[in-house]
Amino acid sequence: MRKQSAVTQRKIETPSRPSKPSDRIERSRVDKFSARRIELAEAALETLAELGYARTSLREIAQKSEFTHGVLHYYFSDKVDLICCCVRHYKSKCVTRYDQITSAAQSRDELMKGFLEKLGATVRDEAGMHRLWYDLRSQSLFEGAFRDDVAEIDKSLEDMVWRIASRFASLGGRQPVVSRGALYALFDGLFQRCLLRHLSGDRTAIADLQEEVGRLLPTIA
Amino acid sequence: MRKQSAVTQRKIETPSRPSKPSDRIERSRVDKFSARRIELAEAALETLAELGYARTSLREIAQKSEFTHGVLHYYFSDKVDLICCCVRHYKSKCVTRYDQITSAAQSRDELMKGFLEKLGATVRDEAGMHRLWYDLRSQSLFEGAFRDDVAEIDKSLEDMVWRIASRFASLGGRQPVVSRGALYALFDGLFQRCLLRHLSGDRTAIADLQEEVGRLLPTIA
DNA sequence: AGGATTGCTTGACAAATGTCAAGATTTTAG
DNA sequence: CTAAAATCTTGACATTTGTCAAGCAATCCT
Repeated sequence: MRKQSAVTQRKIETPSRPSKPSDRIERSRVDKFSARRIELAEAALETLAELGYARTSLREIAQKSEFTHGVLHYYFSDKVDLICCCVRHYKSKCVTRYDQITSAAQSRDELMKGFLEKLGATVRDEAGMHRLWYDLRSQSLFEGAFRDDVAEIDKSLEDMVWRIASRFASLGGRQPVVSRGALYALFDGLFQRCLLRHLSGDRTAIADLQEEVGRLLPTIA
Repeated sequence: MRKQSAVTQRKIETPSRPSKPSDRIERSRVDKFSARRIELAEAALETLAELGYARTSLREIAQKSEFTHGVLHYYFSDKVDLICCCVRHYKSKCVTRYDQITSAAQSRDELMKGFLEKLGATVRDEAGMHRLWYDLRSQSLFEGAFRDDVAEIDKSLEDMVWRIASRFASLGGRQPVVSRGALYALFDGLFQRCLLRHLSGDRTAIADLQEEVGRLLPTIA
């Protein structure tokens, strides 16, 4: 009979601190385990970005990875566990996207230019991932299991937007004139709309977004 | 053998003008047909609002209606057709929500008060329908079949928000200081965030939204 | 090297799903 | 009233889905 306890428990809890002074063997095993979890989560993200939550099955995910479908239940307790892992992993790749531009820019114009460029590139090159984000956020309205992670990501994104705007403001010796929440709502709404138009084949969607943001940001920050 | 042609064709095309001077018999038959379509679409909307797009099956929908699952294929060519019908029907119930308040109000205060009240009531009483809207809008990022209808609804909502804001502005002898698109993005983003918080059990979500809007609207319009 | 642990594959299972056709039932028309 | 048309039910179908267990393969440990 297969030994279940150790593995199964690892599946359920998020791999946290090994902490015991005993050895780094356990540690490296845990690392390997969670490394593969992430690898599988990445394959899952790819599939989700392509098909959306509703149409993504475990077998499709496995096919995008180099493994077979059974392995998913070795690394994840169930589908929700997997998706949660995806959501968490997605976050880390996403919230620092504009940080370099923000901290490097030395003038309002420079920041604006870099931001708009990156913004456009994001829509163009990562439309799949972003439609997935909106999909998963909507799922969290129904599936409580996703809510905490989604709320945390939302918060991180809000912070990200705030960093950009307050940097932009401070480069002009000012402060943003709206709240963090309102600012994020505004940008998120504009971005979402642009994404929909872009995916619908609207070639001017990105330029329109850039123009709108270019007009809006100076009046706000 | 069952006669297919007439019925099947009616299924596919949206019931439009009977127009022929021949009789209103055909007309009343078409009306009856599309009336039942709407009846079924309403049952579907109820189910969708409860479970979300990903978890809603035709059999569940039928169970919420007074019919059995087979009937859905009598009135709809397939699942996508049904959902599209739902989306279209949803629209008509949704975009005039604030019109009475908007046109009745005689002062900025009155409009603001009525709007905030209705806004709160919408989140409180119709959270299910609205999470469905966000779900379906996200689906349209993947499923092209929904895109046109979703875009149209989005436009209608933008108009709705614009009507409110420009009325509010004109009651103060002004004009809104942001574009229609930005205004809608802002409100949509705030609403969406509020909805998520509200459904997560956050008791202050609605009040916070009302406060934020109460602060924001006068600076914009 | 050899036994044990871990990692992965294979195949199976029951449940659920979209779809459809045959027929029962109801409504309509002449 | 009766035949035909419209409406609805029932049961079936082929897939797909999440889940899991048994076993093969690779790795580790002593």
